[in-house]
Amino acid sequence: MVSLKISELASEAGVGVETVRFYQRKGLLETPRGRAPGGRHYGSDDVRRLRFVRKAQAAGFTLAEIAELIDFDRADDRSRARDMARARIAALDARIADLAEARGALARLARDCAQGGEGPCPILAAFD
Amino acid sequence: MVSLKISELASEAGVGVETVRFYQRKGLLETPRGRAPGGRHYGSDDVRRLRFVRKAQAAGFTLAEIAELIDFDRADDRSRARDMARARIAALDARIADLAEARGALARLARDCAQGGEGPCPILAAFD
DNA sequence: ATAGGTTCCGTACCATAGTACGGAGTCAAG
DNA sequence: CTTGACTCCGTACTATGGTACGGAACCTAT
Repeated sequence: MVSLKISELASEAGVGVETVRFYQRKGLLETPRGRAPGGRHYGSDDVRRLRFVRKAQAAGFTLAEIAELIDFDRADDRSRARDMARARIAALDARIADLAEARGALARLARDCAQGGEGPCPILAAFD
Repeated sequence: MVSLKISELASEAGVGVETVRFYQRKGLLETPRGRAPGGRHYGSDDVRRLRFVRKAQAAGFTLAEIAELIDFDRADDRSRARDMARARIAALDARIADLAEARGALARLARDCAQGGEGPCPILAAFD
C-alpha cells in the first residue's frame, strides 16, 4: 500500500494541496475520514481519480459533469457514460472546428499585417 | 448613418444589452457620451467592433487582450498585433491538439463501454 | 516534551465573464 | 401631458475553478 500524504498526492497529479481539498469538497475525491492514527492517507486509487479529473477537465467536462462520470463509474452505468462521452465528442468537434476557423483568421491577420508596411492590416477586420 | 439603439446594436451581434454595457465599462466599446438629443446612438462601426469582440473571444483572447488589440488597431501598431496573433495561433494549435487527444480518449470510452456488455469500460481509465 | 512541519476545516477572497436590479431620466405616441 | 418603452448608471449578484488564511490538532524527530 502506497500511503501518500495529501501534499504527495497533489504533486503526483501536478496540482496544489488546496486544489485537492477543493475537489474533496466537490465530491470528486474521497476525504480519508476514518484515517487510522498510523498516518496513512491516500493510495494509488486516489492518484488515478485525481488524474482522471484533470484529464476529463482537459476534455471540456465541468467539475459537476466529472462528478457524474465518477458516479456512473461507481454504479457501472455504462449507457449514461456513453451518452456523456458522445455528447462531449460532438461538443469537442464543434469546438475544434471553431478554433480551427479562428486560427485561419489569425493566420490571415499575421500574414497581412506587415510590420512596417503600407499594406492593409485592418485588425478589427481580421475576423470577417 | 444607421443610428441604432443599444438594444438593436446588441441583437445585431447576438448579445444582450447588459453585455454591451459590460463591454463599454471594460473599454471595449464606446459609450455615446455626447449623444445628440435627436436620439441617434450607435452606428455600423459599433456593430463591427462588437462583432470583432465576439470573434476574438471565440479565438481564445480574453477581454483584456481584446482591449489591447483594439488599442493596437487604433494606433496602427501592426507589430504588436502580429505578435499577439502569432502567440494566439501557437496557443490555439496546442489547444486543438489537446482537444483532439481528449476526443480520441472519449471515442475509446464510447466504443469500449458496451451498454449491457460484460466487456471492459473502466470509465476512470478512459484517459490513460 | 517541545518545536517544526503537516493536516483538517471553515471561511474568505480572487479572476473571468457576464446577468440582474432599482432608480432616474428621456423620448415618442396617444 | 401622461403612459410605456427605453436608456443610463451604479451596485450587487451569479457561476466556475480555484487560491489563501488562520486556528486547532496531530505526527515526527531531537
